[in-house]
Amino acid sequence: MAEETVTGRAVGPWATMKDVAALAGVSLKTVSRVVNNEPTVNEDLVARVRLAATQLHYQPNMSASALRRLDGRSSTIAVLLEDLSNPFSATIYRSVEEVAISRGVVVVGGSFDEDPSRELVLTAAMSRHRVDGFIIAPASRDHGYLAREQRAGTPFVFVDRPPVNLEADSVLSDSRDGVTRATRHLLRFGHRRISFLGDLTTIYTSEERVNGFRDAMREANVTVDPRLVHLDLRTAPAAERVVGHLLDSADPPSAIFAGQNLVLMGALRAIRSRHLQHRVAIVGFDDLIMADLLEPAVTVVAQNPERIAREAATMLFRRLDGDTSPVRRVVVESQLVIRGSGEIPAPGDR
Amino acid sequence: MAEETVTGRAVGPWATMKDVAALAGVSLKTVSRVVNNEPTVNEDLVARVRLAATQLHYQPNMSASALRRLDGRSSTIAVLLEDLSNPFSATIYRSVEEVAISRGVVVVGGSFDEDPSRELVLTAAMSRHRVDGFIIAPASRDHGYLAREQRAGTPFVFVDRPPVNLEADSVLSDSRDGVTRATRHLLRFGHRRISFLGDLTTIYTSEERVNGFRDAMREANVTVDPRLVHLDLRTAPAAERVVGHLLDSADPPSAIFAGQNLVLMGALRAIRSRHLQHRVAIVGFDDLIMADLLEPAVTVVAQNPERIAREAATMLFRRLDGDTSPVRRVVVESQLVIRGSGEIPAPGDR
DNA sequence: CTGAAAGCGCTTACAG
DNA sequence: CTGAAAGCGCTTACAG
Repeated sequence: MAEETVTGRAVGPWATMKDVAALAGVSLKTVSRVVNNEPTVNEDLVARVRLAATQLHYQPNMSASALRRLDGRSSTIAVLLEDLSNPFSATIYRSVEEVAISRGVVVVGGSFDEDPSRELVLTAAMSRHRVDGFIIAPASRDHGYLAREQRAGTPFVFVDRPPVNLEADSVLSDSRDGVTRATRHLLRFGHRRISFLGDLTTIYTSEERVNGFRDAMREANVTVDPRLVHLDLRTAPAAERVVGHLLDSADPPSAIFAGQNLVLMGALRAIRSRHLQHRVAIVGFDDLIMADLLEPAVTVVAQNPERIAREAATMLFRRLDGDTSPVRRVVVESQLVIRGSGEIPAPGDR
Repeated sequence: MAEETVTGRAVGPWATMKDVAALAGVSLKTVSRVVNNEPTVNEDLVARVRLAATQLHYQPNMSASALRRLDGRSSTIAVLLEDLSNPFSATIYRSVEEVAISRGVVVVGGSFDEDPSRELVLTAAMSRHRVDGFIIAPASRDHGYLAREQRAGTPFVFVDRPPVNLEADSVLSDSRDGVTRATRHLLRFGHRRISFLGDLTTIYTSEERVNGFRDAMREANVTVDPRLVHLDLRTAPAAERVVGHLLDSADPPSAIFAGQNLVLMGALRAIRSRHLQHRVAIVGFDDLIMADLLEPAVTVVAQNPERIAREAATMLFRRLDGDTSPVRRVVVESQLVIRGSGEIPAPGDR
């Protein structure tokens, strides 16, 4: 056993190939062949080695084998997202895990919290661990610094946000179109004073969502009142405050588009505390787990995180399997889920 | 650079210590000293090595250093939970990540989905990766198989569920007490026909929750009608069906305790579709993100996943730092959050 | 303070 | 089909 070696190191009872070889009465190389299921080994020896391995509870040391192996693969991938405790990131992580586990690959996760310096720290840490590939929703807006590692053979698949200054695969939602369709929906119910509430403008998807809103308004020849557009909203309380002011103002919006989950929740609270839930229309981006239980139920533009993750994981593993075809950009459709809150007509149309 | 070595292997431009040493004109050992911040190196050499490392974008290979180092530490821990896409697991993962990142440790995650065989597969995979420690919410009910690895020096901290046939640290919610307090709360509002809906009886916490319910009923000398107790409910639709039957029956419950998140959602749907939300009291276990926005808002027994995770991570790292004190079992208090749905009085008391 | 040699657990490359 | 030697990138143990 390892703890009896000459160096006297006390790493505990991890049996090594050497230990298994000694017990089975074969060479270390034969153990290696059996462990790696090489077909050329005599079946008697295979049986003896397997027995010895079982008796010693042998578990191969993957880092050691990765170190020596030509491909250097660690059977580890990194999934780095905005915040693994939020439902969107968590669902992506879990869905990637599902694809990874079926290939015996383990997933190490990380959250950027929209902090580009944390992105640098975490990607560097993953590099030191020599992960085989990355699925990443970056916080920064310049990803050129990853080019070296990419050239070294580590594939990157971007999710939710496109790569900038880097040629890499990506899987994105059709945020802009989704918001355009939702805004048209509100316009169809007679709304003209529509308020748009958005997340940090530094985030690619936030930008896309405001743009989608502006697209639909322009298309309908409705002027956007700048007082109704509020960006860089990150928390529910912040959104609640802003929406409260809007609703209490002389010329309030008749409809609201909430560009993000927490913002939607804050807006709903402001509306509810004023008992306006049946008078002011609201549509949110990203589905909420209990949206159907509210009164009225909440209409949303739902993304498809499971599908985004599955596409991304499939692309990543295809690259790891040697696919060298040109970079792809996959767009996953978002869907307007009509539930009631978005179908309240404008005052003039009632 | 690595790709120019004699073996001709094409692992890409990962610079090695040898490369840095050559560029800096020092020995490999000196590079090792600088990389590991050993204080005994001449400052001129330090500067030269750092410059060379920067020029080559050198990133140390952690698996290689772990392989040789006496402690064998990989700077990786495993966080294995029920399902990383559910809010409880996701919050635990994220909070552990926070503690880990501050120590330069990377977190690999996994979901068991209540499948004991998946637990075996994932823990074995983590062993092959030689993770330094485990934070685990097991699916199985016998953890003796982990004893060997534990003796090898890998610490285990159990969360949400206690270790069985294994001496290990654990951090648990006071589920049983929490449910007892919530049931007393319903009893205080005059309820006698209280329905209990629970998750898989194989899960430790599910068992605790029913027990907590029975404790409170016994204490109040109220006989539990077995027709009102439904266990092994896993999904919202299943719970919706069961609660529908109960509400439509001749002698329906006046109050419901939902022992789990999805079950709570199903129960709420059944109640709402019958317009009984202001007549039938309901309390759930685990907080819901929008519980305050429902009508009436939902009273719950809230756990504290952030605190559970922080305690667990702190204990794990303390063990990794050499703490050999006796095994500890930490209990984190759950809290009854009163919002309205649990304060609807029984018919006789109205 | 600096470095040459040995070795961590494994796979490669080669010989028999 | 089987094995002895070399080496992956690094740290240890030792010498100067």
